[in-house]
Amino acid sequence: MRSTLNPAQREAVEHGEGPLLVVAGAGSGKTRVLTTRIARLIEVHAVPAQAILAVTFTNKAAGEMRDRVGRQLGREPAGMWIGTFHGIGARLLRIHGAHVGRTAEYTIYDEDDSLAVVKRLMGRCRISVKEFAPKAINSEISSAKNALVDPPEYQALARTPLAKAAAQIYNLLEATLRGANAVSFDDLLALPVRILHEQPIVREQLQRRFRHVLVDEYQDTNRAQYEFVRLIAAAHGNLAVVGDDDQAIYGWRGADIRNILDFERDFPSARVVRLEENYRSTAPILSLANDVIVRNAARRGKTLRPTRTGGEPAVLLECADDRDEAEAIADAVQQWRTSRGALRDCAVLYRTNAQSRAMEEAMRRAAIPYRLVGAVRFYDRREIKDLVSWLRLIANPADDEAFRRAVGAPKRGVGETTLELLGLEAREASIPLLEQARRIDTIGGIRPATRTALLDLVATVDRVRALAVDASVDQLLVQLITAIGYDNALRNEGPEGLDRLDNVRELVTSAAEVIIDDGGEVGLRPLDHFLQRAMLVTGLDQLGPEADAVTMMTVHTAKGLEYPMICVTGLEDGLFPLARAFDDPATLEEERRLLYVAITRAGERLLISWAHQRRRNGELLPCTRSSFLRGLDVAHFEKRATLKLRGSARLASPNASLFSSSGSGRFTNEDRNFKPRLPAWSPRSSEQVSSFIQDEDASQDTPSFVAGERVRHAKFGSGAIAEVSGGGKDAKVTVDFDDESVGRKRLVIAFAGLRRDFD
DNA sequence: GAGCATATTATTTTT
DNA sequence: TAATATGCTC
Repeated sequence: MRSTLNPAQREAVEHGEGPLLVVAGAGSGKTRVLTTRIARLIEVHAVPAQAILAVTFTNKAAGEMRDRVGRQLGREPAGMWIGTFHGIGARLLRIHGAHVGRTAEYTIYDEDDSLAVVKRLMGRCRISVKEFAPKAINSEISSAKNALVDPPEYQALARTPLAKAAAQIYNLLEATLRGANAVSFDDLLALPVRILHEQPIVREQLQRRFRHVLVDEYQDTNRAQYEFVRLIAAAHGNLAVVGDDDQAIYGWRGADIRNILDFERDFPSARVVRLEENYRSTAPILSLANDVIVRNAARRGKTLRPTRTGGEPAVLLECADDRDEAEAIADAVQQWRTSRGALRDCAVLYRTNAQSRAMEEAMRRAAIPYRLVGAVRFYDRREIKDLVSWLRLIANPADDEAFRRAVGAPKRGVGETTLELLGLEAREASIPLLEQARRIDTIGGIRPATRTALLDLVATVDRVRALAVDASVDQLLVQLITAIGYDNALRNEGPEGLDRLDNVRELVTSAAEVIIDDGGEVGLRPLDHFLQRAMLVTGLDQLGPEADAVTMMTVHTAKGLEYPMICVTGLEDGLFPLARAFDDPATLEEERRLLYVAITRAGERLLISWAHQRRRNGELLPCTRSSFLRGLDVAHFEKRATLKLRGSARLASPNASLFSSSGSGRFTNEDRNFKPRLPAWSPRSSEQVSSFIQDEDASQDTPSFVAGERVRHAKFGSGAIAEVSGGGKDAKVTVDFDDESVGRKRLVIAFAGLRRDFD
């Protein structure tokens, strides 16, 4: 890492008070600018750490930033608030939730919970789920919240039948959430903004406290996030935002690219600094990226300048079908491994998660360890959701969605009919389901066994809740699991149940490692901290650098990351860009930015692939090359075709390396003198498949930490690995931390967020 | 009330 | 294709 800043970086770092916009191109060192700026504020300008509020897009980015600031400072920036908008919103709600009818013990409804409520409310309003998809209604409401439109206003604006239906549900949903002392995901942004708007005392208090606000990925902020930042920074104007309009890829989630395009209009005294020097990618890769993005109209306009010299051209790979594509990429990765080294330096990116399957199979066949990011979160597994629901109910007895799930985990003879009855009575009495269950005897027509089961549940919640005041979450979990017999229920499910039991063990272990966050403004129970984290972690946050494995993820997930070798797959019209983007130029530009993001992740080697046929929705569809690849300067890439597409080895020798610069197998004049025959898709012979089958555990998340290695933990600091145990998702390490007050700790790799310590 | 078989229908991206 | 929804049986 360079030790000095370039002039533009220095300008951004040394800018004193007042609004600052850093337009930071991909790979231009923006994280460095942010962390150095924070460290400098603290060190040079004597700004107390607790006066700093820094917002990032992911928890992972937040953790890294805190780490780096700490390293530059030589100490923890104690009291500094750093996190995602959602995380920070959640924290503010713990403190100030009373203004919107929530207590400090409120729980967070995930997407499934919200959807379930919407469905139930639709039933109650006699709105047909056939006519309006609950998902559509839910997403209407979600958009409204992100745009800070409240139910009355939404109702007034509703024109379409869908919007009118949604308006009705929106209104009821708010009451339901409040009654459950719960908030939806979007509320984590919308409610804090409402409080800031309506409560001058709170607003002024926060303005006084956070004298410097810094925002990363500003181009992806939506209305609520914009307003949040604006309200806090309004008093002093010490707002530093960093972003890149060319990397705005969250329009579908309500992000408004105008936030960054109009920054100077919103903050007329703003200083604007542009970082256009790229330290990540070689010149050919950067040129290709520029070729792509220059075709967009809605942009500030900038051209990244390479600082790296040399570099090989990118490869544009033409494949027969998705399977062929996956195998070719596995080959390319293999080749990288033999010629250059680490698998952890490679990433495969795709537009949609559905594409991961073919890639996984190919990697498995080629015995290449891989790591899939984002597809299935740990907390989304059935057994984990079951137990988390119990914990939610224990934390917040009004959490009706948690009650509904807990009541069937494990099965205890309480079904739809009973719940229906219970729900009806509870609504009548305006009490939570759990309270209604406590008074089950006031309801007739329920079987004795069901009564007992419900009262049993209530007793368990009461008992564990009493412990929750000061017990650690793992203790609570152990108590709970025994009380409800969850372990035995899983054991009775057979082999799959035993796997699930392993996950439960992992949950318990990870619960033992909950660290109470700093700040200390609210005396929260460990349980509340644990649940908040559980609801807000993403797949990306669980990604550690542990394994020497190829990383596979969507382009969205890859935002902010970099890899020496990147494969971007599925460059076909209808997939990348997605079909629906063709209707709307703005959406199409967003898709193009997405490709730009993908390309600019690459440091040294870039492979872009497309296939003539692809299985989608169970159907084999013919595909054509993405229009995004049209008009690119041929000097910046080379065209290749897979063996399968070439059929016989007529055009190139079979052993021609994908990346050899000898030019064999290179096509300069595509499509004209090259007419691929479309080979019928043929499955591999079964013997070929079976010979590649490998241990499943070895395929994902294989820890490559070894004893003796130095690692870094966000809270415990640096240490040395004493022992590695377990495999796959259960892999654990024992670490001797340098800090003697911390000492030896056993950590689950998937949760610990360990980083290799390079210092 | 729960489990199983069949039918249906959807796929964009994520805090 | 695969996940989910519905309907049917015990």
